[in-house]
Amino acid sequence: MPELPEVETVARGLQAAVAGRQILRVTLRKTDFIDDPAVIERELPGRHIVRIERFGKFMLLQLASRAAPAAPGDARAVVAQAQVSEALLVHLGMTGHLAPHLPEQPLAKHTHVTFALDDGRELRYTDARRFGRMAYLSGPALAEELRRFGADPLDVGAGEFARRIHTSRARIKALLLDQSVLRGVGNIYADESLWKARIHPAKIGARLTPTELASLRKELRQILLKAIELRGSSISDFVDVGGLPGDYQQHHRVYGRDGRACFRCGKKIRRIVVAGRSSHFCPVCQPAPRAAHGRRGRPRKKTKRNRPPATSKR
DNA sequence: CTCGATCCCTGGACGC
DNA sequence: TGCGTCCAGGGATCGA
Repeated sequence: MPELPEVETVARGLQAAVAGRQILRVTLRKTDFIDDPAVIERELPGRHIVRIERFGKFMLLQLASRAAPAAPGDARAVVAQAQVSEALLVHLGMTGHLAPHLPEQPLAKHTHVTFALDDGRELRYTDARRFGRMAYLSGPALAEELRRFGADPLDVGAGEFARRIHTSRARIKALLLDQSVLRGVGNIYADESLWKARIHPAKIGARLTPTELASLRKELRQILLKAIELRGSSISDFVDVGGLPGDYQQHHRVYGRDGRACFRCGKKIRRIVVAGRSSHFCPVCQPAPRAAHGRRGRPRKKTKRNRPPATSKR
């Protein structure tokens, strides 16, 4: 499932493969994941793709204004005068793929969008589950959309990270997954970084100690960088632009390992539901927070010891 | 403000 | 082999 490292991998691949190309035609099939299909059909043809970069779990295909047509194929000229206030946002959801193909290659199943490029190739979007999203945005609407998202976990400073986490009563797992707090973290890297930093996923953000905050920021960043280096995790069907799977799944320490031995202490990894998501953790290395839900401001006296938070119901 | 529940969607795993 | 059922999960939304 594409999270920050996987999206970064795809964005880099696309940058190398299709930056500077012009979109000649757009073909839409299923469109229920597109904000406004008519806008895509109207605005994209004729546009040059200036640059592709990641923004959280989105890819931004920055487009040159139509008013600035460069010599065909001359990416430099396009880039030079680009205003980059127009972009195609692509979210891969769970199963999205965006990659160039030769036109004679048969259409993969669930191919919903095809962009015909000026070099004869086709940039195709496939997405079996259609949990992804595609939108063309420009000007203030683009800026407003991007403002909804929090800090990039690779860039965020210690102070801002601490402020975003420490001022919240929500559980740390929920905060890590909240794209308005940090952009780009998903279930895998949330669990992996919490394990590395020895923090229980149900711990309240405001209760993290300064040491824990510092550790979490550092470990999250290092895990994401390592995962980018290995081109992401391929646990279901993730592959990069060239069809190559990532390797980071071999480095997972807790994700998908419930019942198996903790790499640090040997205890069995557990899986609980936090913030509606399965959360994998070591009950020894990541001790449960004490009586997390303070009932009506009464002093909690007889906290047993390790009261695991309600595990889930159904 | 934060929570859980629900929906979206399909493929894969599993049980019989 | 072939069903039926459950589950995964990012994000939006709604009511508690």
